Amino acid sequence: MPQFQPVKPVRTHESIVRQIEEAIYSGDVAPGQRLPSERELVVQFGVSRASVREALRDLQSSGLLRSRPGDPSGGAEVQSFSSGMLQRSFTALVRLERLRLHELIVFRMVIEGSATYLAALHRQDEHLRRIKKAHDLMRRLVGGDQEVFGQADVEFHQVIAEASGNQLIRVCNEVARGLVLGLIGEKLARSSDLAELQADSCRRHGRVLAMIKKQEAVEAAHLARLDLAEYYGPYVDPEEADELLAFANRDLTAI
Amino acid sequence: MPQFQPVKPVRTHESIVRQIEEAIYSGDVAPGQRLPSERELVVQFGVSRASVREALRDLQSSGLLRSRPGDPSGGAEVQSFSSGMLQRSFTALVRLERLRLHELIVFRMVIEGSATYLAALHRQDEHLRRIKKAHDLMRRLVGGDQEVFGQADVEFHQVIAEASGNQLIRVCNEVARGLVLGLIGEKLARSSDLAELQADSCRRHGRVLAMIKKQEAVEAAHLARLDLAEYYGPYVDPEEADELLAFANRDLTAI
DNA sequence: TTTAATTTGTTCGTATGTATG
DNA sequence: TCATACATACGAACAAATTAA
Repeated sequence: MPQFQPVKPVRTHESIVRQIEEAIYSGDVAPGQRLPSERELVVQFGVSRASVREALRDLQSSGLLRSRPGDPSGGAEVQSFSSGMLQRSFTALVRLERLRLHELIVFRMVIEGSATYLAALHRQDEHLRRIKKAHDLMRRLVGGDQEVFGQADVEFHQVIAEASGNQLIRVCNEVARGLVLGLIGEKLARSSDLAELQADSCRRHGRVLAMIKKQEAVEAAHLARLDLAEYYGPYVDPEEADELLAFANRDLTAI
Repeated sequence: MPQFQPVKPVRTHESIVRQIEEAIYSGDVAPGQRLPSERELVVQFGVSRASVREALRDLQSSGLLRSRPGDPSGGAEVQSFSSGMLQRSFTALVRLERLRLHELIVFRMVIEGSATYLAALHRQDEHLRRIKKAHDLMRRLVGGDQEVFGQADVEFHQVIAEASGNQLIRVCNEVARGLVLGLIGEKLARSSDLAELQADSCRRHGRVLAMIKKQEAVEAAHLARLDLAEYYGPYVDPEEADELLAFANRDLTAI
C-alpha cells in the first residue's frame, strides 16, 4: 500500500499568498519593485478580486507588501524588511501572556550584552566614531527634553547593535527596547530627577564606550548589562532589581 | 496657533483590526473564546462583509485569530500565543536579507547560552527530571532514525528553555532553532556518520545537564554554546567555525 | 442516516475616492 | 480640467463545510 499523506483543503487566498511570498523570497521581485495591479492579478491567478485582496491584506499584515490607492505606477510595492512585524509579534506575546517588566529587562540585558560583546570585537573606526558622536550629543542634552535626549540614547544603542555585525541581534535589540519603553516610557519621562537620571545614563554609557574602544569585550558586555539593570531597576520590585544586578554581574561573580 | 498633528487616512479594515486587537489584549475576549460571526460583525461595525473579512484576514495573518467554515457555534476563535507568527517574521528577515548560517548560529548561541545560564539558576526538580528523561531517551535512540532522535533533542533544549523562566528567551530559542534547522536540516539528516554525530551530541548534552544539576550556571552556558559551535561547525566555513568556537569560549578566555 | 441550520469561502457587479499626467 | 489607472468599499448571491437535531 502506498503511504498517503494527510491533506488539508487549501484556500484560494492561501495559495496566492504562497506564490507571491515565493516570488519575493526567490528574488523574483525585489524590495522597491511593484506587483501587477489587483485587476491584473485577478486575471493571472484566475480568481475573484476579493480573493486577491484578502491575499494582499495577509501579505501587508506581515509587512511584505504595502499598497495605496491611486498609484498609477503599478500595484502593491514589495517592502524591505522592517522590525515592525517582529515588534507586533512580540507585543502579542507580551500582552497575551501578561509578561512582567522584569522579564522584558532580562531579555533586553541578554541581547544588549551580547550585542556589546560582539561590537567590542568587531567594531570598525566608523562605528566607534558614531558611538562617540551619539555619546557626545547625549552629554550636551543632559537637562533638556527627555524626548530629544532619548533619541540620542537610542542612536547610541543602535550603533552598538549595528557594530555587532549580527542583524538578528540588532533587530531583537530594537524590538526589546521598544517593548520596555512601551511599558514604562511615560513613567520614565515624568521622573522628578530627570536631569540626574540622564547624567547617570551618560556616565554609564561612557564606561561602555571606553571598553568597546579598548576592545575589552567581556567587560563591555558586563557594563552594558549593568547599565540596564541600574537604569530600569527602580521600576521593578526591589528583589527583582537585585536579581537584575546579579544577572548583570554574572561573569564577574563566577571568577 | 494650535499644533496640528499629521493625519493619515484610516482604512475601514484598519479600525476594525484595532478594535478587535484591543478587545483581545484587554482581556475582553480571551483565547479560546469566539468572536461573533462575520455577518454579525457586519451589523456591529456597520460595514460591508468584505471589509470585515479583510480585517479578520489581517488578524489571522498575525496569528491572533483562526476561523474555519461551517462552525455554527460562533465566529473566529481567539488564539493563544504561538511562536508561528514570530517564526514567520524572522524567516522574512533571514530570506530578505540573505542571512548566512554563521549569523543564525551565533544568535542561537546567544539565546541558548542565556537560557542555559538562567535554567541552571532557576531549575526546579521537575525541570531536572524532564531534562534527564529527554537525555536518556536521546541515548537510547543513538543509531536510529534522525527524525525521532531529533524530537528527543528538541525536547531536551525545550525543557531547558522553559526552566529559564523567561518566555521571551524560550520563544526566541524555539524560533532560532527552527531557522537553523530550516537551513541545514536535510543536510544534517543525510550525514554519513549520523550515529557518531548523535553520540557526540549526547555526550555534550550530558555535560550541560551535569552543570545545570550542579547549578554551575556560567560553565553550563559555556558548554551549551560549545555544543552548538561543535555541532554546527562543519556546516560553515572553517574560519567561521573557529569564530564560533571562540565565541563559545568567551567567558573562559577572558579569565 | 438524513436533514436543516449556520458559518465561512468565493464570486460578480457596481460605485467611489485618490493620485498622476 | 480632464482622462486614466489605481485601491477602496459595498451588496447580493451561491458554494462548501461543519454541527446538531
